[in-house]
Amino acid sequence: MLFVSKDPVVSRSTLKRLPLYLHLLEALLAQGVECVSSTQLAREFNFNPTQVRKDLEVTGEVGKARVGFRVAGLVVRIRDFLGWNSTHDAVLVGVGNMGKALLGYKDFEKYGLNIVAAFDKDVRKVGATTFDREVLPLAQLPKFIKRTKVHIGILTVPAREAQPVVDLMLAAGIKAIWNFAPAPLRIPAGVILENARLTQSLAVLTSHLTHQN
Amino acid sequence: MLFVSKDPVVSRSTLKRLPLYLHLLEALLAQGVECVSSTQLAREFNFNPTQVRKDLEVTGEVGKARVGFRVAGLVVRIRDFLGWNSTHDAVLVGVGNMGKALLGYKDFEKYGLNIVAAFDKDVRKVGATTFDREVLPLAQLPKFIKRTKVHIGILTVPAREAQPVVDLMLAAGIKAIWNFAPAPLRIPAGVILENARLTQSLAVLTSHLTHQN
DNA sequence: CTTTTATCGAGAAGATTATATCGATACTTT
DNA sequence: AAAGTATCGATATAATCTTCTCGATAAAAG
Repeated sequence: MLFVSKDPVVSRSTLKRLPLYLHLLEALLAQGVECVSSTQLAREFNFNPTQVRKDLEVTGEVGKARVGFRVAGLVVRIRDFLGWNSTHDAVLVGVGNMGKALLGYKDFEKYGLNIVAAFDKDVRKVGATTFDREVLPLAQLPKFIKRTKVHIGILTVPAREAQPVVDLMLAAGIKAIWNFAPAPLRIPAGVILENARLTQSLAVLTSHLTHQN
Repeated sequence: MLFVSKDPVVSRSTLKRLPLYLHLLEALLAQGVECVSSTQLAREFNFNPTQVRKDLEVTGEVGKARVGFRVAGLVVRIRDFLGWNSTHDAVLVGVGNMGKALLGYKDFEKYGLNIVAAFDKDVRKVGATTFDREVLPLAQLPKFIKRTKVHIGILTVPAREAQPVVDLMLAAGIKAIWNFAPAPLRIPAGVILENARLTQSLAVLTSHLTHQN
């Protein structure tokens, strides 16, 4: 259950289900529930119990026959596995609506994400503070990344500006990019790209609506 | 290439790639490019050409050997397939940071999404206008949905309020839910649920960062 | 006009992901 | 204490998704 260099043995599908389990498990923990079985978890999400066990296996937590898994143990293990027990600093570029929404999202600290600075190329936005963070001019981005050794870049700029900003980030040493811009990005192997593009999500919705008459 | 009742023969993966192709194709169209091959498209995204052809097949557009696909044809067909050439009205509940960001997202009209009203349970938010839309009290949601026959509900409320709001929406006849709340939702079969939960996306990012030492 | 080449679509093969089966185990019930 | 049962982990099977192969075809080159 390890990542072997560039080849993650844990599938993206599993990775996306882990936070779902975690949220539920934290609620159970708060209620004082001590153990939970894969059967119960599966029922909550309409998953298959075997799938749940396979997913949880990656965390290293082992269950007991006829009893299930320790809720507290799972919570810690999942959070550890996802890296949510340590802090990940990030810079955000593009203080538009989406950028502001992310800057204002308090819960990120629960997931170890710490947006340390925001940048914008629009001089009118620079200088103002948005949710306790000063907005810096884009020109200062490379220096800032190098100085603070921040690893994550959050991209909330319009489509046409996405690639140039990414290139700045990459040159300065960013290791992972969380992309909210509706643009395909070119990034070298080794850098992690996670797209959170609304249009992809929307496509699933509208196409289903369209085709069910 | 049809949806047969509850069983979509087009995979979610394909559905999520179609908007990527579309964005690029629209750029090509603007540049006056007439034809494009699966090979070229594949190179742009680091996909496999066969996969691109399989994806495009669902739209009904057929290519020509040695030539490729008509860009203009693909653009129309993909947009048709995704339902982005018609208008889908939606209501949004939860005028927090994320809700405001979505209300302010101008590009939705390009995708046929039209947020007709916003609701919030916080009386202090009610009455104000956010991006040209008045914020209405949550109590009016059911009546509004029934009267306007809106099909899509966008959920941008805190986790604990998610399920109750969903229940209101379902009772009033909502057919599809776009969920941004970090909560697992219980919805009956037949209703479309698309999760756009930030934490799932974040999990992929932070876990990769964590496990690559 | 013939050969070469790039690309298509269809179908086969391969890889990945999800589900089913089953012996072992730990708790409950009788 | 023995029998019954729910659940585990391991392994096998099934389903899905991706990639490869190949004959057909349309344009370009010779």
